[in-house]
Amino acid sequence: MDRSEPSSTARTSRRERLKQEREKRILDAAAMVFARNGYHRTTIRDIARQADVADGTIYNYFDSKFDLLVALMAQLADLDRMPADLFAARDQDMHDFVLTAFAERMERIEQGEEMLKAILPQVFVHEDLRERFYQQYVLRIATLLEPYIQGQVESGHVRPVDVSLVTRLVQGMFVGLLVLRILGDQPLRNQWDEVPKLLATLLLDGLRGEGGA
Amino acid sequence: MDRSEPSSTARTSRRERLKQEREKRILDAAAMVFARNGYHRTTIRDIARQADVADGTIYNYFDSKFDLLVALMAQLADLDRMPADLFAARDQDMHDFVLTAFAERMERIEQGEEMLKAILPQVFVHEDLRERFYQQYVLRIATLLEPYIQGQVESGHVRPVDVSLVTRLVQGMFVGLLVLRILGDQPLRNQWDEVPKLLATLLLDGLRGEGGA
Amino acid sequence: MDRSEPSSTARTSRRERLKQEREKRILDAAAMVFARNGYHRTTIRDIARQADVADGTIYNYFDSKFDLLVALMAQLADLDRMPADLFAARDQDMHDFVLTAFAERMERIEQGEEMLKAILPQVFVHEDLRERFYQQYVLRIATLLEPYIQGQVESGHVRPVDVSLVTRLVQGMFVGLLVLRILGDQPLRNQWDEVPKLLATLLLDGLRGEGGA
Amino acid sequence: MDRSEPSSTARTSRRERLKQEREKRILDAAAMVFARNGYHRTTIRDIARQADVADGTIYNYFDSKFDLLVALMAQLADLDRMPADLFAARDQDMHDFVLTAFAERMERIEQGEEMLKAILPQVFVHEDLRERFYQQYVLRIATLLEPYIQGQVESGHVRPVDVSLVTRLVQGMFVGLLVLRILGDQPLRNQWDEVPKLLATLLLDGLRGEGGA
DNA sequence: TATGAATGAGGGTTCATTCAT
DNA sequence: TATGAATGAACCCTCATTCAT
Repeated sequence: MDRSEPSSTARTSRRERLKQEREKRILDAAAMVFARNGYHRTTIRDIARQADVADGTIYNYFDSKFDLLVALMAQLADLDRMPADLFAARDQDMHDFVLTAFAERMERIEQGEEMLKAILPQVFVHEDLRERFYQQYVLRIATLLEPYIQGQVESGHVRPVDVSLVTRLVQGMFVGLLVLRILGDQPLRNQWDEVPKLLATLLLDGLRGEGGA
Repeated sequence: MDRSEPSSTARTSRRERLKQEREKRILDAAAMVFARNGYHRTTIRDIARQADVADGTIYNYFDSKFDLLVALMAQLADLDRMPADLFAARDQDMHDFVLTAFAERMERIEQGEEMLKAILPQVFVHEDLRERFYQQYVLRIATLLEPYIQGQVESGHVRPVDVSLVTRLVQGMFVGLLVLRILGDQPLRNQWDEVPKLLATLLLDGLRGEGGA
Repeated sequence: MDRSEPSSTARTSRRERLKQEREKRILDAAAMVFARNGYHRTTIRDIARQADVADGTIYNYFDSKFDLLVALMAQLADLDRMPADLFAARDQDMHDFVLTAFAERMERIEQGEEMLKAILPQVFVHEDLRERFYQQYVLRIATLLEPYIQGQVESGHVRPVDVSLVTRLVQGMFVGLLVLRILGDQPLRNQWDEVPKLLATLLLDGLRGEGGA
Repeated sequence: MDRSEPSSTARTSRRERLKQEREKRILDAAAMVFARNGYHRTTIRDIARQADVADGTIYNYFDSKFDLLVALMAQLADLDRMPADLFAARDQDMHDFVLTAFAERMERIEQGEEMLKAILPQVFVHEDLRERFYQQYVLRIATLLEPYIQGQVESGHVRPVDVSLVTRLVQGMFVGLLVLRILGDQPLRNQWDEVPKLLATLLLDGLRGEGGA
């Protein structure tokens, strides 16, 4: 489609594209080296080398080293947008929906692992990042999940639990699994794909056998 | 022979005590400022001022700034030792035991929050710390929990689940709750004490009402 | 292809030249302040100020303060390369050759005095430097001198002395004169140019008058 | 002999002796570690450990770290006092006297090697030490040697050379041999005892065989 | 007098950022 | 716009010296 555009526009857009590509290259490089060595042990030069640009060039795209983190977080937010079809599935059977939602979540975590590893340590330390992360990673799904569970409670499919707290626990679970992954827990990593099913079972039906205690 | 030299012994022990107090003061100061500002944004001078000692004094007690982190982690490990009476409670009713264990766990997290906040960001970044943290914070309880659940499975009180994975999930849950706490989640913080009960319920009986499926 | 881009080449080479000049300026500054105040009493800031650059700039050219010493030693080695025409003179009359060689040596010492003063104290202290200095300053001339004297012994122009030891003594003499110079011996400094002749006389003919004892 | 002294005096003198012993122990320790690691790389603690005293104790005997160097130099001066019997030998045959004097000199160097190694690097760097060393190590013998050679010139046993300069050269030779020794020259070290004879021969009779030119 | 912990000034080095080319 | 050298503030750590015990 670009082919049909006038040359001047094309040239501009090519430049534009080059710029965006370069920006992405820098950001990817930052994610990689941050994830590998941590934010503080990473120098601008490390990133520049990895992105194959000069040190100074990075400052044509990002205001500061910290700004790279913020940009990574934004990129993560993009990746992390809850897909529309999940909304649509809300009316399915509860178990199916929960399973789908969990599986989707686990996959996101897996995909974003590197970025998360790059960002997370700084999240604990930096007020601004912490707030963003909390809003985006914790609250976003909470606001989806909470009304859903609330509805299930009201319709009697679920015990009359403290919905807000349950939501926190589910959130916490995913955060915890992410952390365990980053910490290198091998068993978890190996069985990552089986987690959603087990999780759904536990959440909905508990550990005790159907016959119950 | 020391008995005949009470003064010398006394003097020695007073010095010894002074030294230990000072070491503790430094460590506490480190925990506080690390937790407040993060490891890298904390200078040795910050710690020294907080502990009300000279910069150099810190190096009479710790080899390096990093060594302070390691010492904090060791202190956390001490705090975190699983109490003997918990072992004793294993033969109780499952729900009671789980509840007790979870409550104990939550309390530990609460107590150690500052230290954890000081340590955690570096845990992600530093190989050595990561390993220690994983061994001590993740595996330690797993090795307690896993055989317990295994036993319950074998005795038929619990579904035939993947015990190792369930253990991971429980672990992950606590780690996640810790992280949420550190991230400043207010609802969770407010209802912290109610978490164990809810958690036990969910884990054992699931969300679905007893009428269930 | 470069031929068509004179400006680029020129620009590159100008930069290159600037860099080399700056490196030399730093090295000269280091030699000066090391010589004046000694290695340890000299700070990087002293050198930077003397070279009129920022502290950090020095580290764009040298890895460490110690590396400056090593570079100085290398520069000394360059200065100290035995000139080819001296080799050519080996077939002259022995007295003439020795005189020429000594004179050349004395001049080198004079030229390199500042660098030697900067380096020497550390040579005694630092294994690596000691080895380099020994190889370059002691052995280099020994390997030139020794076969020469050996030849003279064999041809009967010289007594059957222990050639290796004589070489050492001659070496030691130059080192000693250097040290005396550095120590500030004024009489020696004043008559520096007359040393080669006297030295040649002593070495070849001894103190005793021609009639001998 | 102390045995016959009254107890009070004896006690005092015992204390005195203890003090002197301790001072000597400290000084020896300083010489050893300075020689091994250099002045700057040696810490007061190193010396204290080697002397088996506490850090602070050293300051009861010496004003400063630098003062230890000065004391070492004084000790060297003691060792280095030209023995009276050498004076007596001045009327011997010239060759015998020179040989004796040289041998005595070489032995002094050998004995004082460690102290010299400890002191020398700082001599180049520190004005005060340099002056002391020059006076004591260079001029002292010069003032002995110079009139002697002068006398030999006047009595016709020696060519009409520049006596002052010859003296310097002889001085320089010993300094140079010391430096070569410290630099670790093995051949020289192995044949150290043969140096005086060779040196005397060279100085008096030159390299050329008796048949001469 | 001996001890050894406390002190804090000092210095080598790093690295985010700037800017001339 | 890209480059990469220059900058200099910042910081960890050392260690000579002091001093309370």
